[in-house]
Amino acid sequence: MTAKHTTQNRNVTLADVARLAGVSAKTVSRVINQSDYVSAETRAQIEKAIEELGYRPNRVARSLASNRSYIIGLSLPDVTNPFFPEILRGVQQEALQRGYHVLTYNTDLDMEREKQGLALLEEMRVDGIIVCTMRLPDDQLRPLLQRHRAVVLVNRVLAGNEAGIVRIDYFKAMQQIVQHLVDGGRRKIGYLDVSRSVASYSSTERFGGFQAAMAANGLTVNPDYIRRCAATIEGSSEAARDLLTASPELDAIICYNDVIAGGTLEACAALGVAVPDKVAVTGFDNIMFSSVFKVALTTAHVPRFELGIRAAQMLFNRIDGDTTVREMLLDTELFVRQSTPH
Amino acid sequence: MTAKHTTQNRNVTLADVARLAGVSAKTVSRVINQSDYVSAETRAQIEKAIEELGYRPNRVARSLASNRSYIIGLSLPDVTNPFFPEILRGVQQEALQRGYHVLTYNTDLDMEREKQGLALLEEMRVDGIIVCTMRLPDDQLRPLLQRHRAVVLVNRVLAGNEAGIVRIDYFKAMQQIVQHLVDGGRRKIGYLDVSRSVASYSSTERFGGFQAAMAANGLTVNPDYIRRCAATIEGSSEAARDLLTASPELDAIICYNDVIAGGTLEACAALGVAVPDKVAVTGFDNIMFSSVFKVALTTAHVPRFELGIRAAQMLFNRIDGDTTVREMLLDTELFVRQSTPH
DNA sequence: ACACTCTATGTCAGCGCTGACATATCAGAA
DNA sequence: TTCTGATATGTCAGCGCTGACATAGAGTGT
Repeated sequence: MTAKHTTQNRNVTLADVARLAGVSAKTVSRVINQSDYVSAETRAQIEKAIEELGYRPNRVARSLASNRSYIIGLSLPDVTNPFFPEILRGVQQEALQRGYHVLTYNTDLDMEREKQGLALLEEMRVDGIIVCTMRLPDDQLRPLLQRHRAVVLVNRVLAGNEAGIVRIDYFKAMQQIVQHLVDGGRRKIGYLDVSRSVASYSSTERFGGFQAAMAANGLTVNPDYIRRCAATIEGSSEAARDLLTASPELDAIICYNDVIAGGTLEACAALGVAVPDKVAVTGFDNIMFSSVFKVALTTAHVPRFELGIRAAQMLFNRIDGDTTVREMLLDTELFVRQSTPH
Repeated sequence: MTAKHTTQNRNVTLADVARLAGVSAKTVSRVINQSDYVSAETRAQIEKAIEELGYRPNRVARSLASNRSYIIGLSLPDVTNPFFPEILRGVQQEALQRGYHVLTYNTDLDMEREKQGLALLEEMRVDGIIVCTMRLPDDQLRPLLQRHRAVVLVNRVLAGNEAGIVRIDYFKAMQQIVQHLVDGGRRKIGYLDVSRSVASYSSTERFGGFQAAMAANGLTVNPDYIRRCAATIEGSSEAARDLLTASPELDAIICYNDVIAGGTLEACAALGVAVPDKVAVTGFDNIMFSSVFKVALTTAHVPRFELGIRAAQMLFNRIDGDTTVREMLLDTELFVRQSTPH
């Protein structure tokens, strides 16, 4: 018969278990940590007592005493953006395999919240953090990171070796997109960028790749062909409408990401602009829905799940004191669908 | 000149601050907790010391000593599903306003992980949890919840008052959808459900509403018109293809959610089935992308952000010992777009 | 028989903080 | 003047656990 542990087992402690099992607290500790030698009988005894009392170790106390939490923090800018949840899944898979748990903090694209999040994670004394944070400038980010035991940055560069870095080669990916469009005969290429208060790695790299590839093909980047908008369907739809109305001669629009491309496709549909016959549209990221947009979207697939796994691996190395690997660069893959000529 | 706190301030403690400020540790504690009386001078003194040493309170110790963490846990089944991140945002907004932080645990639709998550949150002694958990059966869920100080369940019912409940009236929403289709002249209505190992609140309510509305309109639910699939674009696309091939006479397909509707629209496009002329398609949830699907989707808008806010409010009431409100029911709104006749 | 190692368990301080309680000063009320 | 209550600060145990260290029996090799 299992004991009935209804309400009042909140305060069952190691000592209670020890008392019931007739051993010292330390021995119980050994059992729950599976460290050190414990005889089979004693272990059984203790496990019985744990079960009977409905005991659950107190991580808070454990963490305080041992200075180890076996929890890593993950700071995400915007869970609402389908880009990030996949990263979380990768991180989590790797973490669970190593006996760690992942706690996620959502900063909602707010600089203050980013700071708060890093501070909270520090105050919680997590063993390490993975940060996907674009807003905070270097000089504000660095001191916050230094206070952590181990840090990995995702898609962001930072001089020095305080943090490991895992990033995607956005520059090359965007070059590929441009090349694909040029190969398809497009010349008047617009660019729908994300609005940015602070330049982020993603936006600068992607735009940089665009510029470089245009130049390499002898094409000029017409400032009139460039617009910025919020990374939402509504925002991008409006911006695309604007752009297409102002410059009806455009034969391609490159979008910063798939969400913006979604809005752009919607604008094209509303204006009766044929995609890709009149205007080609490209996205970036390859989110789950990009294949079921109005027109199936050509986009750069970003290996987000793997990104998460790599980031976690790097973090665990750093937690274990191995900081030899500073940086890791992952490649994208161009997914050609119906929104571009091929 | 601000002090340079580079590497070794990890171990700055209350006592260090107290020493530097020439006061007792308790007084410093009073300052950082903003509780009790502290004279303006002393406070200034202490704040200076805190700044100088780069002190940051240790939540772990705080939590252990006070038995309060000012952190609430949020258990989500699948952050990858655009349904959930919005809930998180609502919860977080409410929590931050009250000086709490939110830590998210993703269970990846896995029962074991759900248990692990609830256990972790318990071991961390969070002040309360909000659970969006469908897999765990009542008898397994209940004992896990009882161990928590305060619990709110989202879109799940559970007898008793151990947990507050915030849910959406899915039943009614689905009735509205059916009625809308029937009013539009559709009679041969299929249903693409999510596969379910265990019946969840969402799937039973939605399907129940479907059945009820069909009956109310004197229509029979043809078992051949019902399919189940994974809630992914690929899975639903395949299932829809199957369904449409097997039963070409269908004039409407109701989908469990927007993701499945996305796959269905894709299948229709691939098979050359006109939407909505030949077949009407409906979704559920109104995720961000449902308006830019192949055909703009008619769907039931679920107020997810508000759901998060309400759940958090209820949780804080319960944390404060007020469990009078047991349940809260929110309504949806039908968004009619191009995928149905109107 | 002796030294040594492996196994098994216990003792105790202390991680960094706060709660309960004590103490002290000072302004205004009685 | 004495009492009262608000203000301001300190003392100290202890939250639940683990790390460092101690202890002791049993097996092993010589």
